[in-house]
Amino acid sequence: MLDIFTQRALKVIKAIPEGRVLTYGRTAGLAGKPGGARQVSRLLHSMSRKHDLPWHRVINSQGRISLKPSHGYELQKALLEDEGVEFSLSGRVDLSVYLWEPGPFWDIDVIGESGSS
DNA sequence: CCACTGACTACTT
DNA sequence: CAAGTAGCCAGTG
Repeated sequence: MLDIFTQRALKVIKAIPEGRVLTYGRTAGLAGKPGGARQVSRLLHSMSRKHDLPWHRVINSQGRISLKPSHGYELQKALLEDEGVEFSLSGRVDLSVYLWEPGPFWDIDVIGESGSS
């Protein structure tokens, strides 16, 4: 049984469309925990593999990739560019263009747990 | 329980 | 825009 925060975060991350990105903080907020950006990063670390998450679509509030060069940075950048996301010369993404925001009809419905006993 | 660490953020220089 | 500082939350030893 996962925490509500985790479930919602996973759902939000999975819902990010191609060619769009979300910041850690925004994701945490949508999941119900403003300021829980670090927890989101932790989730990507531990759940991305298992839950097949589009972890590369999550970047920091500066529109930058938080990973260190030759340590994931290159991969994430490549994956995003492959989806049509453009990077500035300073290696940043224009959040005013690529930041994804769930519409007002986006319902953070975590009912997926109804089958637990 | 305390101390340390981290794929974070916001503010100030 | 880069660098330093403080606040933040949760996992780990």
